[in-house]
Amino acid sequence: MARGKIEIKRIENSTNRQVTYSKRRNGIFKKASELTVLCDAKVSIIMLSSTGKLHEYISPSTTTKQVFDQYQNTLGVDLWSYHYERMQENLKKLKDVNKNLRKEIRQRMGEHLSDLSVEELRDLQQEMESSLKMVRDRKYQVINNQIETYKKKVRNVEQIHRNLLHEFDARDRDQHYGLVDDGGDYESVLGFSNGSSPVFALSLQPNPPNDLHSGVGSDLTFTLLE
Amino acid sequence: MARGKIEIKRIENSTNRQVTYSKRRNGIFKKASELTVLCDAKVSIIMLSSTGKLHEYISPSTTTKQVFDQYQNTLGVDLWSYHYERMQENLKKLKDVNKNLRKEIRQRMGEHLSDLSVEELRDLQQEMESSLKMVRDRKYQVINNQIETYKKKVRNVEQIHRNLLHEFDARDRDQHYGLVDDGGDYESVLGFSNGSSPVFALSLQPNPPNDLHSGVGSDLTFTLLE
DNA sequence: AACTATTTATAAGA
DNA sequence: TTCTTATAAATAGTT
Repeated sequence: MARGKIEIKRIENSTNRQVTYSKRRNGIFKKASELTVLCDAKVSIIMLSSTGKLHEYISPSTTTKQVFDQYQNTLGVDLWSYHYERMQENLKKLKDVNKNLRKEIRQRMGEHLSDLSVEELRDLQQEMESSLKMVRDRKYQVINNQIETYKKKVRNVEQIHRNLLHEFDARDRDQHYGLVDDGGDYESVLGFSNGSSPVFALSLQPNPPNDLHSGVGSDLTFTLLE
Repeated sequence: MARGKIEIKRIENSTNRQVTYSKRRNGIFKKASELTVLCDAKVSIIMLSSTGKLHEYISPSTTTKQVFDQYQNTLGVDLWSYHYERMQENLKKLKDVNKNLRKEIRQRMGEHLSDLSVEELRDLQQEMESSLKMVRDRKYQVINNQIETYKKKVRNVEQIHRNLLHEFDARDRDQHYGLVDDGGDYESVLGFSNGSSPVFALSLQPNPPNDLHSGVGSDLTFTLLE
């Protein structure tokens, strides 16, 4: 448009293209700002250059989001309906799954049985009996594991106790020769962190110390005390 | 920019403003299309006039949505984050709920029991026993209902049978006086839609007709035949 | 980035 | 709205 007319087609020289892009971009933005003022309009321009750069013009009285919301309202389109619909579908599927899970669990909790036939009830009952057996078996397995662990600990303590009695007898005999100790060694042999427990109270206590008993329920206690 | 310079400020005359808007809008759109071709760029222009009308330019090689997605990616903003985030939250909640439901249901099916303590196993077992009892009770209730219904039907058929025998005897006596019937009345009295069943085969059949037996499982059959 | 010859856009009028 | 046209503004090619 100066120093010679140009054809409107892609400028092959990259540098020229860049320069022209920059000049004309400014020209358009200037025109847009003039239009904004002269005509009390709102203009949003987004430009993406061939080099991937982004330039934007937006009228001072508004924001890009506002213009875009207006655009969507006016044209009655929702440009994010793709995202939106996919998420909606996802939600619906999850809700269905949720509903079915709730139904199944309710039936397994003995509710909502009224629409089940005798065959379905019989199948459900059999499944639940087999599941119940698994739970019961697992419970006994856990209990047995804990009993075994406990027995080992008891045997261990009994062994320590015998050793102590043995040592005590030995010291008792030594005492006749004038040897006396402050008792600190007893605790270290037992390995108790609670140094205040009298060593020989162990065999007299009706209940084992707490740390040996943790994780075992009251129904187990009776078994353990036999 | 012709016939006199103008000041860049709002055009107070409404008609002039409209005309100028129209002219300059076309000018800008033309410039935009030239830029698109010359510089291989992508341009999106949205204009909102003071009268609320919307005009749009978009480079032929793209769409408004594409430009806008690019805009959001480049600037790192998400202008629909409001919708989006609310849906994301919703999805997450549902997924969590589903996860918990699945876990619970698996435990009730005798799986994934390894991280339950003895107390939890005991509670689960008790719950399942009570639920199982409800299922069992419900099953027997349904069975009993069906037995009652069946017994009523049987009593009904027996009554009809007795009536027929009675009537038959009466007719048998009548026959000595020359009265004969084609037997069609028997079927209508019984109310069977299947007219091919011989009326007197009823009391001899080991199994009841199918329509009286539907919905009752094989474990019920034995009870019914007692 | 600045210059400027020339093209293009457009304000005002019809 | 569109056409016309004098003139302002934009800008292609050059420095």
